[in-house]
Amino acid sequence: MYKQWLNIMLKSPLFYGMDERQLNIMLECIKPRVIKYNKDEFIALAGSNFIGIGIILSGEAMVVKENAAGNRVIISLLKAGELFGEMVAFSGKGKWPATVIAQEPCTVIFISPTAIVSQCEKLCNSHQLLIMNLLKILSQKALMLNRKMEYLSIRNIRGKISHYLLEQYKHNGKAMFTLSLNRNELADFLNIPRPSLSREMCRMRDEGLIDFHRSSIRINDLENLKAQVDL
Amino acid sequence: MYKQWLNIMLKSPLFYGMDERQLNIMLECIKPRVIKYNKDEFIALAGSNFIGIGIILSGEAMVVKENAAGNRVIISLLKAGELFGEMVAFSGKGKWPATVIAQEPCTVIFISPTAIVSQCEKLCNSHQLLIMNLLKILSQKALMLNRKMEYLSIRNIRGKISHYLLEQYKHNGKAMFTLSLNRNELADFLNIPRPSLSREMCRMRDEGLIDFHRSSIRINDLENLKAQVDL
DNA sequence: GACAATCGGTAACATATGTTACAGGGAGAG
DNA sequence: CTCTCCCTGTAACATATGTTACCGATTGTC
Repeated sequence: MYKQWLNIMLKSPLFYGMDERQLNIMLECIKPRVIKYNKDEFIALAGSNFIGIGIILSGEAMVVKENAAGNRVIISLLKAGELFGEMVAFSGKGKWPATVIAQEPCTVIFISPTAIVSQCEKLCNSHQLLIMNLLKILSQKALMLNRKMEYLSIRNIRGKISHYLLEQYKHNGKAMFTLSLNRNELADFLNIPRPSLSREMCRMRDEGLIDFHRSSIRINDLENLKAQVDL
Repeated sequence: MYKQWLNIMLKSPLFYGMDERQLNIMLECIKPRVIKYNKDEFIALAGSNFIGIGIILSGEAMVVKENAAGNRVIISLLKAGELFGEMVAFSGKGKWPATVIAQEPCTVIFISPTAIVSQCEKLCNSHQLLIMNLLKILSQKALMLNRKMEYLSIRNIRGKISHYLLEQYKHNGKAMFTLSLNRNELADFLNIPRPSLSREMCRMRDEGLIDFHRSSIRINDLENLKAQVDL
């Protein structure tokens, strides 16, 4: 039943570090459900009962959420091997927080949270690995959200730019480096309009803080640049 | 050794659902370290080696973080019973992401992450509960961050207010309800200055969207209010 | 009741930011 | 080369928001 999907599952971070044999034993132990969906079918419906952490085995699905205004907003796209529902699984809420819709025919495997934490009778030690992986996935998600928050909670544009450049500087270790995002992408990431980004960067150049041409950047006045970040 | 702290630990969400006896067995099993600190001592230093999830047993501590500019920013205050380091414990990073400083003499217990996931020999079933609790804590943290992000990524003040009111409305089910935050707190939560909040709320009242007096609110024009949220 | 402390509303002003439209310059295609 | 297209920078303008300061209302305390 699970055989044909083993390779895809092994690529999921949930089963990271396992080999085929271990995964097989594991699956025998927790007996997850595999369900097929047609295009445009609901894989999960926001507000309805949560049935387990999902992994897309084949096909592609879209995660959408209704905001307070009732508009559907696309949260992300899920491809084969990707995970959903991991945040809500252990939160104590029993409902899906968002809707997942099949973009094409999909196969999805659902793993019930209780199966993950309960001692399996055979005491497979992959079980322990599974829990470790899950903890790691959740931790990293939280840390990632934390980093995004840092940018969003800086109120002024100059602060955001400075924060970003300093982070890149730390990462590269040199005063001169190349941005991996173009202006459009950077503006999106910082959640500001592109012309505002350009304008502010030029002002910063005029003031001697930085120098740039296209995507190559040099930090001229490190100390002053740091002073621009002020939450 | 742990006896005098049992009551405080039982209040921690990490040990939620356990009784004194269970906790005791648990502690014998994972043997956490208890360390005392003087006022102003570092309990954890950002960048240094992570030693375990911490619980404040007595005293009060401050979590601070250096932002890109090198300024120290207060993240939160920790009181007795509260937890820190739970996000980084299983993330794969081995370093503290922030600094924790004792504000007064403190006692802290550190629980090593490996002790949590490893099968204890005595197979205590509180162990399973501990893991469940940890998963719950991390999930809720991620969901909370997610919710905050929703607010922060709305660009205009009116959108933030509308989003918040609609969320409260959903929660209460009635068009008229009471806010649990005062203006100052609400402004902080939405990351805007208080006078700007007041001003915008009054404009919304003038336009007939809402009515309010102090902390009691009535939604007059639900449809229009929804139209105000636009990400 | 008198007082202080806190909270919320208001106004006036400065300024940062959003918006729109356009122009120059590099890069790739033919 | 020459012609596009796309990425940037630039400008002008409207407007949302930040800032500061003050005032009245409410609440709690003595």
